[in-house]
Amino acid sequence: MARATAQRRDALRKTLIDIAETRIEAEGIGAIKARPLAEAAGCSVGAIYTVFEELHDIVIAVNGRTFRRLGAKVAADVESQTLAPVETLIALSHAYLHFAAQNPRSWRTLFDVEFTDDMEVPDWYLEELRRLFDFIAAPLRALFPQESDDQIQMLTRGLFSSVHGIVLLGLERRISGVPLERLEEMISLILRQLTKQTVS
Amino acid sequence: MARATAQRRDALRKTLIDIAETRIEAEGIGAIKARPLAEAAGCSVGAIYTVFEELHDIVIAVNGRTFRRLGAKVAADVESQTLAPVETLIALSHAYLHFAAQNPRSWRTLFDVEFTDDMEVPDWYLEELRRLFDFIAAPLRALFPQESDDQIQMLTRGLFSSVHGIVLLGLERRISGVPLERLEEMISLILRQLTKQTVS
DNA sequence: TTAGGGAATGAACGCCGTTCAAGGAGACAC
DNA sequence: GTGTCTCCTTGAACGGCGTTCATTCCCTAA
Repeated sequence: MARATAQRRDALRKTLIDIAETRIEAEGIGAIKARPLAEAAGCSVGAIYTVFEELHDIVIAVNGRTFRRLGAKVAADVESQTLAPVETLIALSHAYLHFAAQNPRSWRTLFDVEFTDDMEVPDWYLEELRRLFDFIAAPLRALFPQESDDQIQMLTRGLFSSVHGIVLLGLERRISGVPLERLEEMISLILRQLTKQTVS
Repeated sequence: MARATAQRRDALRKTLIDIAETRIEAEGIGAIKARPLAEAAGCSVGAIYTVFEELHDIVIAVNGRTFRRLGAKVAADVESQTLAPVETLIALSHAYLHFAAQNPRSWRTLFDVEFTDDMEVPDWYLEELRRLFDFIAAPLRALFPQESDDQIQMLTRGLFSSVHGIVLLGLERRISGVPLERLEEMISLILRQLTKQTVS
């Protein structure tokens, strides 16, 4: 019986995450409400709290899925071809841009959960982030073999943050309406400039 | 009488924005609640809705102030000294970083209001953004006199977005705890690299 | 003094996340 | 079959939210 209960709970958990995933992409994080979610899942409101501590944890679970999808997409786009280091970096960034553009609400939700001081960052987040960083660090090491690990790490994070910033402000149209192709160009321009070898 | 009423409304408006500004910096956007705000301002809940359409508009008004403070700070830091173009860009970015670090919650709130399709972006936002862009474009034009205006604009926006991304992810510690000095270094590193002249 | 009218009020409304007393379902003994 | 014990599920209820609007208040002018 204990077994049956656990299975039922797991099934409910999955159902709820499935529904939340669909709704987040369709309407954004604001669409995650206890009562509609319960109705869609065919359970009571209280049942939600038997498989999640807070409603918010469902969003975090969806974010886990989104982040993994992002990692897989980036990996697929880059590993499918062998490119020069700079082109690899550009391909990585374009993959990131396209994922964000194709899953705007899910992607936005990734950054809607604040990491406060008391709660520790989830493991899946750190792991997936490391995976993304590794994708970036490899071409950088090939480009700058003379630089220290520390410097490479700094460049990796700086580069990731830069591309993230371009995608973020670009897609939110905070910088006036820049079409997707222009964002691609912008990323390419910045990355080529960032990876130039000789000193001014 | 009509005059007296208008004055009272303006005073209330200012009081509410003052209180909201303090609370946003102290506790974040979540601290903006109708009832506590009314009590602090010494007015009724209903009175808020005589000077603002929605509660959210108070946050937008505070954002206007924050954005202007940011512009003033950046201008002050850069205009106080004459620097080489690259150093100007670095100084601009460091001013941006420091403003964000010193006013983390107000700065965060700046980006918590979504710009949806139907509502148009406020004028003060576009104007202040243009001001920031002009600060960046000038040194870029000095550095790359041969580039077209279009290219300079692209670089300007790309560069702004990049620095914004570094500040954002750095301060939110999404990228593990990077201290402020390391963020300064990261920005300098990225900007020097971004402004190198010769081609790889 | 009082009648009229625009402005301020705060109880009330509908919605939210979350809880927990109450009821239900299943296992076992007799 | 029936009673009992245990564990699980349920949804009404709670406190708090933004927002509204019937009511009250107050000032002006006759």
